[in-house]
Amino acid sequence: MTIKSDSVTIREVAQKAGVSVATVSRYINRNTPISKGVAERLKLVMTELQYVPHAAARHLASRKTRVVGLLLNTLHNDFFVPLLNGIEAVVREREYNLVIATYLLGSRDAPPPIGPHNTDGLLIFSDGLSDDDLISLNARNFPMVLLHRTPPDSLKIPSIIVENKKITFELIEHLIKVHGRKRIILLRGPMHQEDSYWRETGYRSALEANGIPFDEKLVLNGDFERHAAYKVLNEFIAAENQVPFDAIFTGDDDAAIGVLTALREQGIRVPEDVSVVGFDDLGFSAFLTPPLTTVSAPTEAVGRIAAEQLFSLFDKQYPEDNVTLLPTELIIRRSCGCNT
Amino acid sequence: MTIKSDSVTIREVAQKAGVSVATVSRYINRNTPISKGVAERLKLVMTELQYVPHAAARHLASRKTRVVGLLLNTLHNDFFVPLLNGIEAVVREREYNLVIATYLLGSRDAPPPIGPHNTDGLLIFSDGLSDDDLISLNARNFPMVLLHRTPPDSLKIPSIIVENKKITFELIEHLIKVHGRKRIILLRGPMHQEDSYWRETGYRSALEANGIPFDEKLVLNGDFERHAAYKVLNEFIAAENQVPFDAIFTGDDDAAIGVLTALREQGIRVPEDVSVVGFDDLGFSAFLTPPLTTVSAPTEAVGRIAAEQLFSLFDKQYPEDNVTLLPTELIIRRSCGCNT
DNA sequence: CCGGTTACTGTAACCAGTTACATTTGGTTG
DNA sequence: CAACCAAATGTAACTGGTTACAGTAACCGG
Repeated sequence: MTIKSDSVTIREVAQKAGVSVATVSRYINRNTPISKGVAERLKLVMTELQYVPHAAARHLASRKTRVVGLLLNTLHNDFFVPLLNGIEAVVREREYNLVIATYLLGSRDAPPPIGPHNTDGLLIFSDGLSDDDLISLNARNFPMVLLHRTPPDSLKIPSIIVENKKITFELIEHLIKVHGRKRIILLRGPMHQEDSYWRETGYRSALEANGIPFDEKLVLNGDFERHAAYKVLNEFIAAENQVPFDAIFTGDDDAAIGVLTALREQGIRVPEDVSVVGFDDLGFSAFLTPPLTTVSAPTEAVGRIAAEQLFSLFDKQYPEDNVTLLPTELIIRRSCGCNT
Repeated sequence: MTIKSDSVTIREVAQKAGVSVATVSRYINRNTPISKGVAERLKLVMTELQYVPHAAARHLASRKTRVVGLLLNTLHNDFFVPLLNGIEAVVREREYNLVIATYLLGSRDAPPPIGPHNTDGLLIFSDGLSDDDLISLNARNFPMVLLHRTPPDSLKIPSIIVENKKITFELIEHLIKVHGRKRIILLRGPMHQEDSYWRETGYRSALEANGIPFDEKLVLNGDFERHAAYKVLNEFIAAENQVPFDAIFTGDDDAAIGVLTALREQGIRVPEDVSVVGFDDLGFSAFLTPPLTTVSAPTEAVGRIAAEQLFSLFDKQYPEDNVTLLPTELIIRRSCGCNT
């Protein structure tokens, strides 16, 4: 067994091994040389007593929590599986713990559930923290890394993002040039989310480059989430007396599921009647009906690199580049109309 | 701003407000009446100083961490999204924090990353903890709830499971009776995993009930995971000179993705040549190519109920039923051969 | 007007570690 | 062999809260 009995303290270990608590502490933390004999004795005593250091006491005394926090808006999206995997692998390797919290802008009465008081650093995938929050945390040298978000001007917070605009441009242009689509719905992601913003920008510039006027009516809020996408598309279709679109950029692959559901229920064929394209290339996307044309994003790498950069900050090593931009790639499958 | 400045302690708050630290503590914890004037003054001072209690100090003194731990083997599975959602919703509502850790049986040198030393209770979705570990923790009255796993004999650890055997029986019998399948591959889940065990049991009894001999050669290790499933099925097909099966029960829906990939690459048609059925009914399963016949499992409810029961344990309220069995339901789609 | 509550507040011990500083020991050097 | 140094270890202050216990003031019924 490896699980401590509640009451075993460092003092009991010290007494039983015939050394001082300081020596035990040093042995645990391996930060000062310990004579070999003592080390062996301690090892024995500790397993015998099933001693496990009390985390809170260590945190209090050392001023380090050995915990990294991941702040999210929501985790209603399969997108988070690869992200979490990337983060968790690094955190575990460092023998840290990972706390996950969701936090929404607007619940300003309560302080964020994670922060300097209970973590050593934060991975922030959330627009829940305002720029002011970031500035304040940054001013106190609190280590943070932003995911899918760039820091406010002048702040040197490392940031991991993926290429959105250019690839979305290509994606939309593919719909226009290859499939002759002209009435392309955009399912926008969450407000103030940067991926959402740049994808919209890419969408607009592709329309413009191809002489298609931008139509506000074709922009819906899909929220990067299957249920929201399903709902908003259904409502849109119900409000029109015919189907005034020939393609849908769903914003992300999770929303694509909602879109495909809605279209199927309406008897609208994909890709014959309507082309559908997504973003992220989640694990299932190649196997949707029809296989989804999308953009592959290195989500696991985003998680991994973000966590690694956070640990670099713990060691006071700052990354040379403030913003890490990871490449994305067009994945053509059938839902756009190709490969039929 | 809601984020504390590093150095602000309860003593500073107390001094500035002209009261003792005990009063401040009582105000924070709202466990003793405080006169109205003092309370208002404290509120003001605390926001002014941006005071946030130091978590470790509270934990140390109060012997409570306000953290629940979730122990997993891995999170390489979209299955964890609804599970996490269920758990996180409850944990947040209680204003606790959620720590996620992966832990594998076999890495016995190190103590588990989460346990009594840094959490108030554990949600265990893992065969990483041995029965001995459970017994030891239970002996110390450490609150735990098991997910998809029943407690060792005689232990009263609450446990949330889903119905596997009966529904798998129905699923396999559907393949046999409706689609005339006889050579049905079973992709087993992880060893010692209970879902895996009961699904196999249901599989075997369905074969037996229909007079089909059990063939060990048709049982592969898919590990409830798309990559493992992909690999093992490819190897199996490569090793045979023809395709000696007419159906595959993939074990779970995540593995089904790997299976569909492998079959497609081999040019084997689903469901014409081979029926494929899964388990869990994940969000994407209705939209695979072809739509996946599967079993819907209330995964989010599992997470929610488990978390709720854990909190009941904190209040020393034991659930009447040791084991909560949640119902599952057959979801017939196209991958088995129906609805074509 | 007095004893007994009730409501609120203060003092100080305590939680279980870490670490600055002091001390001991053994080895090395001139 | 004295002087010095490095390695290993001990002492005790310190981290920032909680809470048992004690104390005070206001109120209440008789």
